[in-house]
Amino acid sequence: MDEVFKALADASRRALLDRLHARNGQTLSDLCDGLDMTRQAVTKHLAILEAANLVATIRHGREKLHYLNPVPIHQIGERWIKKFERDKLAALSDLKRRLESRDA
Amino acid sequence: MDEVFKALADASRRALLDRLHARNGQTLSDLCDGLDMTRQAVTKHLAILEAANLVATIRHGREKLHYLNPVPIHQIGERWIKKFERDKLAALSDLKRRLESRDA
DNA sequence: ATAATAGGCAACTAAATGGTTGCATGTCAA
DNA sequence: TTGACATGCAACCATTTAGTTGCCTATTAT
Repeated sequence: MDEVFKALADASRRALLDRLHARNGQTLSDLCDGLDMTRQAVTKHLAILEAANLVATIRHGREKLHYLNPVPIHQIGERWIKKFERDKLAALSDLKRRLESRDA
Repeated sequence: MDEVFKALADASRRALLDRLHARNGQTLSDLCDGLDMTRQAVTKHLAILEAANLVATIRHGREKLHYLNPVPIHQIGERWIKKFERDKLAALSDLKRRLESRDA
């Protein structure tokens, strides 16, 4: 879980996930295209995403195809976001009340 | 959004959010209690959480009370997680198919 | 066969990060 | 009013991170 959060913390990596979301199964060169980064930098980012299990790859000849794995993102939604969602309204009204009683 | 992701990337900060989720409105000293970190380290983490708008604070005499703001977490769920949720099943079966055709 | 293409590896750098220590300030209680 | 308590500020340090450059290897197409 920690690896996933860390992987998602970087905007370039989130952008890569977005690209894969738009078109799955891209090669490294595909993913580099138009980015203001060297191929090696992209490789590193993809390695981090792969280590976090957010991306799976298969070699196809000299090409490496990258596929999005949505499961870890889903898990973050399930185990983390929803927890804070549950009593969101309660927390918010509480927060509001406290902030307003600042001058009381 | 980037600040929120960065803030959530650290396990200590997520733990602080968990603590506030368990009991809202804690002081700095409260939050330090039992943690294996100096008070100053906790202060820094809280500052980052506050900058990301995940925590709101009010001074109450010499105490500083910390309140959880669930909105940014909710927004991540809305604008980010759900996007990948939508075609999760499609992506997964696609991924599975591709991985299996590895030897084809 | 050979040149071009796709990717991998390793060393290095600069900046960000997470943490520390030491001291200062503001507020409350005896 | 003075000591204790809650927090703030700043300098410093080690490690991690994001990125680079340079070179090497494997596969494909001519």
